[in-house]
Amino acid sequence: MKLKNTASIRKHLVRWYMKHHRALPWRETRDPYRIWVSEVMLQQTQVNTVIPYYERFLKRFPDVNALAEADAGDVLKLWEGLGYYARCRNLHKAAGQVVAAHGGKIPDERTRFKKLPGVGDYIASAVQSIAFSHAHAVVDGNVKRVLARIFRMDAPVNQPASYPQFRDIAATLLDTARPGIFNQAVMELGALICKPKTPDCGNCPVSDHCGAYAAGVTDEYPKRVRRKPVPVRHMVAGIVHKEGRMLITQRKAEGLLGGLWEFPGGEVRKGETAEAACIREITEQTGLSVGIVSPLTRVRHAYTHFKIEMDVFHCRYLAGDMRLSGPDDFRWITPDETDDYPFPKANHKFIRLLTSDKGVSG
DNA sequence: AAATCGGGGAT
DNA sequence: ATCCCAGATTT
Repeated sequence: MKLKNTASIRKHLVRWYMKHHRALPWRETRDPYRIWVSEVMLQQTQVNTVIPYYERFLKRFPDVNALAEADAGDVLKLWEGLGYYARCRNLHKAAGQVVAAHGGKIPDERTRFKKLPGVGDYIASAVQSIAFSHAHAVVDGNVKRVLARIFRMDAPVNQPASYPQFRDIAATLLDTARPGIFNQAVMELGALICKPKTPDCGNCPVSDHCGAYAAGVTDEYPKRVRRKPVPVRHMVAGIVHKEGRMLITQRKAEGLLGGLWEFPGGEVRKGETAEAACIREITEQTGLSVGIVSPLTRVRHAYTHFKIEMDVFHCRYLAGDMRLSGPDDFRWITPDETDDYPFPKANHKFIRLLTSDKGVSG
């Protein structure tokens, strides 16, 4: 790999970072545990979204031992709303492994650290470079965009086949004398200057070395392949009332929204009414006989690969004993107890309507 | 290689 | 609406 002006690019990036970087909570420490938690939370999640979660999480679980000893449900409740809940499950599991297999000390060697669940190429390099000053280059969305513009790379940033190219160029460009600062500098440039749309090239410390800028084609980089439109699914959920309480079920630990609690329901089949689907799904999953009382609302929500339109009904328990099929667990709760369980955002969109005076008795 | 996995911010 | 985000894991 032969790149031009690498020394000058490094120097200008680091100098710019020293002067212009944002003060962020995880930049006030070299504690590998805190760096690690921040990187997990920041995965596919913007800085401003993470900050309050990060502060709460570190206050509650200040070190890896505290996290390892914590109840998985308590950890998930702190993660509620942040999304990608497998990150939470993996981080908790990994903390247990650090305590059990590494004496509570986070491995300061990339290969061993990367064996932990949820630690991939990016997080391994980020933690090892920022916390331990080990010379590993990170490749995230910011890095790919910055490199694509500087070097006019035509490899689509959202194709796995492009990854080795970005990885190798990032490794070549890395400032091995201060890898943590350099990695953060490239990412910070991507976040503040080399933005996806309308990059602020007038304030860019490396515009003199940018191939896309020189050619006046920054808006053509990075290259990207379009992904297909997402389908819309028609879903239902039921608030099953019984003796002043409501039924919630816990989703299976794996898969979409794993481990979260929800008001039971499912997908409406072709040719089926929402009401019939609501009764059918609840009966299938719980064995209970229920009836529709009244419609509550319709909520819309977008996931990465599909959207949902969900009809929500007040239902009444009619008969039967609980025989769970699908969910991992269930509870009969009062309206104020919804605060004690982590729910998906789609549920929160109607939970706020469940004040104690709007329910039905029976 | 493609699909899965959330939710919010920016445009 | 669409893209994007300090990606990892499974299929």
